Amino acid sequence: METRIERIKKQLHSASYKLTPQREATVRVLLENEEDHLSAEDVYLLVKEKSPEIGLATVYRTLELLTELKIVDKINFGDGVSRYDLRQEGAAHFHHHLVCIECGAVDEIQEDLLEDVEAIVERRWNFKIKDHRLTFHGICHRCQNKAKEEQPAE
Amino acid sequence: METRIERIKKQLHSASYKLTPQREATVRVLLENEEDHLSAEDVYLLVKEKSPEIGLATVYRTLELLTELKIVDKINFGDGVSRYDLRQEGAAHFHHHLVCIECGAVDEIQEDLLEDVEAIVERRWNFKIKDHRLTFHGICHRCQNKAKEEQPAE
DNA sequence: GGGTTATTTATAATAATTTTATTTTGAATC
DNA sequence: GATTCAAAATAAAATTATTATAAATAACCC
Repeated sequence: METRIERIKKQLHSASYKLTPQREATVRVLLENEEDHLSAEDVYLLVKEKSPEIGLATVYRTLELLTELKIVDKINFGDGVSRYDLRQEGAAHFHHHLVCIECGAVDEIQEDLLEDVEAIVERRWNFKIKDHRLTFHGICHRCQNKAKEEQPAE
Repeated sequence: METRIERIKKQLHSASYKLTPQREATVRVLLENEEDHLSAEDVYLLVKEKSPEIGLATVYRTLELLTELKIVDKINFGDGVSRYDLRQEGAAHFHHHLVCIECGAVDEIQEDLLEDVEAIVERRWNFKIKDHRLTFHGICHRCQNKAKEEQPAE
């Protein structure tokens, strides 16, 4: 945890930004909630618990900055709010998501899986891929089990 | 064109909605601009040319309805506006997009390409896939050529 | 420690979308 | 054809997410 903060501090410095207390508090919230896909508002509320004097605009600016430095990824599942996700250290590409249309849960896929598809796209469409977004919408394993329990005979 | 309108009319009817003149005008705009990825505002302005009395809220409601019936797909490339795309007739899945980070152009990929990946995800994560969103961000063939022309020696 | 500059704060502004209250429309029935 | 009733459209206001602005503050270099 501390070492990751240190590394992020270095990343900021090498782009001549500072790790201010507000930025550090924001990064800590992201680290502590790495599993979740927090909206700016979510982050704001969590940061406020520890640092009540922070402003919402600061959180937005910090998230934007972190996005620019590729420390976090900004995603959008189509519900009108942007969500922010810490990028795995050293990950070349953005990870994928499984969005459950029953319960709304968002799970992550860290594996790339797209190497072959990207090779085809680069060749056939002559498109130089820099990043990707892949989201599957469907029914998660939890909701499938729930359905089975309710109708065991099916 | 007319047959597609007829079919959409039937789809609406089978969900007990009507193809009102406003809805028809909206659908026509979508059909006439199938290549593009129009925002609600774009659609509104185009519909207004032919039916100046239509309201923006009606366009929003119609697009929402068409999305619900899977006649159009709502997408979001992360720029704050939702865009609406007619789904290919008979297409089981949503098509993919190539977004150019240089010029902003959005090209489409109609091929599925994801069969193998989806099989892996369904098996390994036990996730029942209903739909997907795949977008590549990178540099389109046009911008690559432009760059080459400007620096022929590289 | 003082000065410069980046950063934060609070507030206002903007942009996209949704809601509400009211009116219009149109099909179905009399 | 007039009447009725529900669905749909309108206009305007409200809401939500996000960004811009200007004044205040804080960090860091010398």
